[in-house]
Amino acid sequence: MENREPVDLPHAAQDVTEHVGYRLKRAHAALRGALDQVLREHGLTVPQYSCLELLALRPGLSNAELARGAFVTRQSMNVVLRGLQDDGLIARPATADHGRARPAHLTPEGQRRLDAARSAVYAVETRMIAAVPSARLPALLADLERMAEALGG
Amino acid sequence: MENREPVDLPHAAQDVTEHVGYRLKRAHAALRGALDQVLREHGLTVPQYSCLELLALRPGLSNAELARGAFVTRQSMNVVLRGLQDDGLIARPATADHGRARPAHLTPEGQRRLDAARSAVYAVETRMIAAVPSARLPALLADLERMAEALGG
DNA sequence: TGAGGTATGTCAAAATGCTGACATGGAGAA
DNA sequence: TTCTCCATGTCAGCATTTTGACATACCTCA
Repeated sequence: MENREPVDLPHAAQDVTEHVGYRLKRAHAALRGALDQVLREHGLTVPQYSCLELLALRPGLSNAELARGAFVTRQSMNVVLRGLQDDGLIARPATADHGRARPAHLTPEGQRRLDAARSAVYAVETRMIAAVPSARLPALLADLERMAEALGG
Repeated sequence: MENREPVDLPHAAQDVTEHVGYRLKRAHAALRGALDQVLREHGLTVPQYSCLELLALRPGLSNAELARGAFVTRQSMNVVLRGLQDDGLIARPATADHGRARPAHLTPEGQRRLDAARSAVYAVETRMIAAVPSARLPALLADLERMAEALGG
């Protein structure tokens, strides 16, 4: 009952392991595992690191904005933020001056921890990048972006 | 304190959102969300579907083998298997004839559910693939594979 | 025969994430 | 102004997943 149209499945996958989805899942799992491992030495989890990195890029982000940036729910990010705040890595005003959103900022200690962890994370990224021909990297980045967009990510 | 070596970071990322890791995470999150949505209509979760697909490809896989194939722990896959078994979608012998591993198989009902869900999943995959130039697809698959391997996935 | 190593299945506990729900604050239309 | 709509922060409950641990079964080697 399959309509074999070369337009739909031009890659002619033999089985599931050759599907883009499976490969994507596999690569993501490998990355997640590698990051978990190196970040543990810095006392950070992947969501925590993501949060710090986002705040370094754009200080003052709210909980909801951070959640969208890290691809988790507001509730999950809220837990992460509480943890980071308890550890003194980020700071949020006790009261919001405009809406309900309270802008978060890295503390000096948070910046130090991020800097330390960053080198470890970048080493993983470098290891990953080294596996693909450097000429293809820009296309790879573009394709990942397009796929995410096509699925409403 | 950064050593700028073009060999290490040849893509000259401006910020985190241009890193391969971030894009990978984003694409994976988008895929996961899309799959969650379409699979819910078939009464399946993503891990459950993954498990069924693996069993269709290679019947008789054990719990531990399925766990490795789906990139989760044995414990997690065990929960998934129990659920599928309770729903009558898979069957496992009550006792192992060789080691401790009990080979799992799809039931006719499991095969039907898989067939039904597959079309929905493939539609998502097609939507994702359509976003990337078809000439680049083989390279994309290869690069994802290489990256996963490089990180010990 | 027995010891050591490896792989598996399973239990218990904790961490993590999500869904549902509700109250608050702000912007815009009636 | 008042009403409506939307985004945000937060609480509670539930589901999922992981970590840690242990017992069992097989294999290999002495």
